[in-house]
Amino acid sequence: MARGAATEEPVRQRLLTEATRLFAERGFESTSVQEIVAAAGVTKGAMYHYFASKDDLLHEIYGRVLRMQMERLTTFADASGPIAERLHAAARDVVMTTVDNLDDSKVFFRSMHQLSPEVYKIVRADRRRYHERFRDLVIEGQRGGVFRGDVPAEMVVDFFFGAVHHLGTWYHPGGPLTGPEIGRHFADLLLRSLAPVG
Amino acid sequence: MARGAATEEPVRQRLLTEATRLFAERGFESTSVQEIVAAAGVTKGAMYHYFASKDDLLHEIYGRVLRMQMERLTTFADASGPIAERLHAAARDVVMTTVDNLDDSKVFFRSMHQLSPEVYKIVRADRRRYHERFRDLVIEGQRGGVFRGDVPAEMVVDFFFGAVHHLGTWYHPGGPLTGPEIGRHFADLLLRSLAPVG
Amino acid sequence: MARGAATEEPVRQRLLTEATRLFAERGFESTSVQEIVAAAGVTKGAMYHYFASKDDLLHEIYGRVLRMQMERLTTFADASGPIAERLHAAARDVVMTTVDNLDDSKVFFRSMHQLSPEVYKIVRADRRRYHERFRDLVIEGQRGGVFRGDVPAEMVVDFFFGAVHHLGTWYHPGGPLTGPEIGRHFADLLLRSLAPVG
Amino acid sequence: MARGAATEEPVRQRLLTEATRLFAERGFESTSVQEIVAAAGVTKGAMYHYFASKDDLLHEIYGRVLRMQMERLTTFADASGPIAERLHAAARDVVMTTVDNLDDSKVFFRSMHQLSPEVYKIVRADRRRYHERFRDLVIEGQRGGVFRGDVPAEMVVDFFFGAVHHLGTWYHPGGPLTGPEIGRHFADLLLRSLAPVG
DNA sequence: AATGAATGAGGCTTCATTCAT
DNA sequence: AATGAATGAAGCCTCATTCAT
Repeated sequence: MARGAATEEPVRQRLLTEATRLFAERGFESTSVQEIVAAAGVTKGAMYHYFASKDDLLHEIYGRVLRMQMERLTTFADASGPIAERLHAAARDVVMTTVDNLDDSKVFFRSMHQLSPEVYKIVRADRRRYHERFRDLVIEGQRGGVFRGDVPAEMVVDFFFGAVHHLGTWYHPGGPLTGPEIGRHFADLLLRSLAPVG
Repeated sequence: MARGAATEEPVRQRLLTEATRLFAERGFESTSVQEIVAAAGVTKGAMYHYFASKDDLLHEIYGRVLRMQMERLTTFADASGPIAERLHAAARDVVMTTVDNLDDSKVFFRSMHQLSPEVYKIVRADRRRYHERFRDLVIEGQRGGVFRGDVPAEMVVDFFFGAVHHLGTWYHPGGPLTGPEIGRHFADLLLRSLAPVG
Repeated sequence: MARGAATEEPVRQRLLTEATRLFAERGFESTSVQEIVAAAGVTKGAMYHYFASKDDLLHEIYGRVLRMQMERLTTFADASGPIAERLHAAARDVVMTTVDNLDDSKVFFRSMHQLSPEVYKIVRADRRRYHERFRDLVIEGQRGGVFRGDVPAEMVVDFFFGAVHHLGTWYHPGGPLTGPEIGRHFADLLLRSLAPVG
Repeated sequence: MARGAATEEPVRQRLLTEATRLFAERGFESTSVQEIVAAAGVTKGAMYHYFASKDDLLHEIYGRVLRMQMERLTTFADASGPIAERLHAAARDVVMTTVDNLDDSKVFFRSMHQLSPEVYKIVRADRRRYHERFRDLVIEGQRGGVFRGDVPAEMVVDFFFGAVHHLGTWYHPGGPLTGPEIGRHFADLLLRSLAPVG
């Protein structure tokens, strides 16, 4: 007997997708387990079969996002070519990826402090490694004299990612700018602000 | 006549202060009314005498922050002097003010979406007016040829305020940089990224 | 200095009137003291100056109604004339009075069981005396052979007053029947059902 | 397999029974959910598993009563036999049923106005249909010349059901009259008051 | 005669989670 | 792999009443 395609999609995946959407829409605390399972078309029992708790669901979402972002950054950072080009490409990519997965991004920055202390620590550590890899690109450029050296690299990264994280607040598909456009602009702004003094 | 200072402070003010601190620390949804009134040393009944609801408390916090920020921005924007200096001063000030009132800032960006739809609309509108005033400074500079014109002013503002809002995530008093230092750096980064070509 | 007429009306009276209206509209338990004082245009302190409690307010309403009904019944019952005429007149009058003071009637039968046990007892006793006076009219007619004797007088009174109390449920001013019309019909129905067997 | 009968009865049914008893005893507003679940021997969570709200509980009680009464009325009204006999039987039956389920009746007329506006409307509509079926019997008799025609049928029904609804106020099992006796008397009173002149 | 801030108890409801099946 | 009844703790809010002024 052939089953419907919708039902075919693994339950676990459906739960993650719907949870992400709902957490992005109304926040972790304001989303009930009941709403999640209803949206995924299963019962609570099913959810607790795949996930240890509501917290665990959030943890899994974080894991997925972190793995993907780190992978992409590594690809761009480890490529060949001038440092300015590599940083530009990496910056542009993280913006486009964020725009393409806006729900993930919203959940990430709105609900991070709802994680349990232990999980929170793990996520922070993963996130720090990501930031450090990005910062190293800035430092590389500063050492090579391609970027100005009178600004703390760490702070520049926080500055830039603040702008990236905030995309979820104002970007809407169908707005005046597309993801790639914003990506190019953001990368331009970053690179220009790092340009050495004339 | 004069009694203990802590007890002297009006109940309403004490409630606002403690609520801000707690919302910043653990989020709006994860803070119970019971915790707020306990921290303020009053009973629930007292809180509901001054505020219509937990939501209303949050709304009042927003009102206070918005009024203060708009006031300061207006002062810097309407001052005399070259546009680049005025924008630099305004940018520097908003960073310093944010750092000095980090709890306000944390609450603002973490809990905004927990407001009721009606109140949310009002706050968004207030916030938009603030952004527009800031954006007008950028446009003024672009028209005058002081800033490069090939980047959307609106987006630049979103870029910059993303960085500002994100301060609550990584800034800690006693860290390597002081508020004024970060303020100068952020303003520098903004101005440089707007510097005209060649 | 001439004060407004509305303000001129005694506070106590205004409180009773508004309380009656609100209790009739939404019931005793669902009406808050705050709503009553707001409707009367005074503050809680004023209410507690005139009445010992919310219960006391209800008690006063009952007292007023009971006194008036007993007075009117006595007038009709003690008049001269044939018993059938006196009962008819009394029955007609209680219907018209009920219709004219529908709020009083609604409060009476909807909120009686919200009185404190002690007050409840007093009201029941008063009410019983009223019923007994009415019942005595029926008995008088039965003894005189004017009314059929094969039906318990007590029950006839309960039967009739059930119909009267229920007026608040269906009667609306401006409906197909006026108060006097309903009064005549109800009295007719009562008298006919008591007519001796042909 | 068979355990204690009390525990055996389904939770949902037990909740309805106890709620009916308590609402009849002290009114809807004065009965707390805590009291209901305690009487039924379950927890609040269990109640909210079966009923959406305290209001919903009341609504279900109304539904049960309305369905039963309509069913019985239809049986008597649609039977064969002279109209006078059918009306007498229906009137007698509603009295006996009311006496047998006095709690239902008390709840019905004391707490109806505590329903939410939407549910209230539904219940009123159901109730109206019941009244109309009863009224049609009166009209049938009037058209056939068996009942006097100079009295509005609608009002007669309101008159009679006022008396029926009021039973909960004065009837007590073990009193001087039994349910069937009151049923016969009430039906007699109704039929006599409708007897044609001469 | 009247105010209004403050109390404290209690009300309805929501929710993550468990467990027998 | 999945159900769904049931739990129990906690959450937000309402309210009659008091009291210093």
